[in-house]
Amino acid sequence: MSATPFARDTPADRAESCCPEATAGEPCCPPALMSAVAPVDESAANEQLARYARALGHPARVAIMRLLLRREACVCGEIVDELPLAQSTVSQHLKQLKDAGLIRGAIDGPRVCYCVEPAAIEQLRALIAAL
Amino acid sequence: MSATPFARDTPADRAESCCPEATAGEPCCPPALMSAVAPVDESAANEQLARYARALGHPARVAIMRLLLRREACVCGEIVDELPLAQSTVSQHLKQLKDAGLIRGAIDGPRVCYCVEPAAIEQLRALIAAL
DNA sequence: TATGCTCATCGTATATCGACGATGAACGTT
DNA sequence: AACGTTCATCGTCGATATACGATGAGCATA
Repeated sequence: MSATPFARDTPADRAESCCPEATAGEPCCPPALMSAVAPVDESAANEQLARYARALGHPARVAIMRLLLRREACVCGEIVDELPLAQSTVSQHLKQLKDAGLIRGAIDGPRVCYCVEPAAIEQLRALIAAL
Repeated sequence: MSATPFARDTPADRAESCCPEATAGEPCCPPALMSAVAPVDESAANEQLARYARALGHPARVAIMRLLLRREACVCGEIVDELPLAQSTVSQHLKQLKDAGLIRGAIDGPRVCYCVEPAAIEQLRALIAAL
């Protein structure tokens, strides 16, 4: 019970304006505060790559990543509209992507905007390339 | 019962000499007979990428892929020796990699030599790059 | 304050994964 | 023919994934 139930997100990560359709040329999310540290030994690299790969191991999550990377969708509701899945299911997929560090969520009023974590994508590409 | 139980592999894919340590500069496996067709629409691409990613979604399978790509191991027994897992477990991981199309197995007498499917790796890199 | 919208979590059911030991098929050798 | 080696599959167990509806928290607005 230490974890507060029904908390929509950690109260720290908030954003006053996230992904307004008008500013569709600039990055939606702030510069990313140091994430996706490069693994040192091979075992750590294996686990990191496996973590990313596992997060991408479902077509719906790949589709979500595509939507976010193209910035065709950002708010959770938009993603739900694009996928033939229930809202709760999409929310769980988003949680898995977030847990893997591939995306980040920012609360914007009643909505939640999701953005890709550019450093994570970069690291994923590097891990695949270095295979 | 249509599927024959206890068949070690399809009797078609055999190799008279696979990965002898002497020829450690040439490719172990034949030219690969047309595999990893590029997906046409995005949905197919999502499923293909998810299939590859799911196969890489476990550290042991990433480690196996590394061993095979570096050609530090090829025969199943060698892979088992390199990993802290039981032989049956490694065999299942190999099966998953094979089902995903990332590797290929060639029977060499009592042993089985596994090799990466270069086209699949190429396609995986392309799918990740095109994300 | 009261209402509606948005989204995370709960609870549930089914399916798959991950691990192991045990078993047996295929092959080479004795 | 008999034996030993190598490896895939079976059977099992606990853990995790996937999907959904239901519920409620957080926020904006009426």
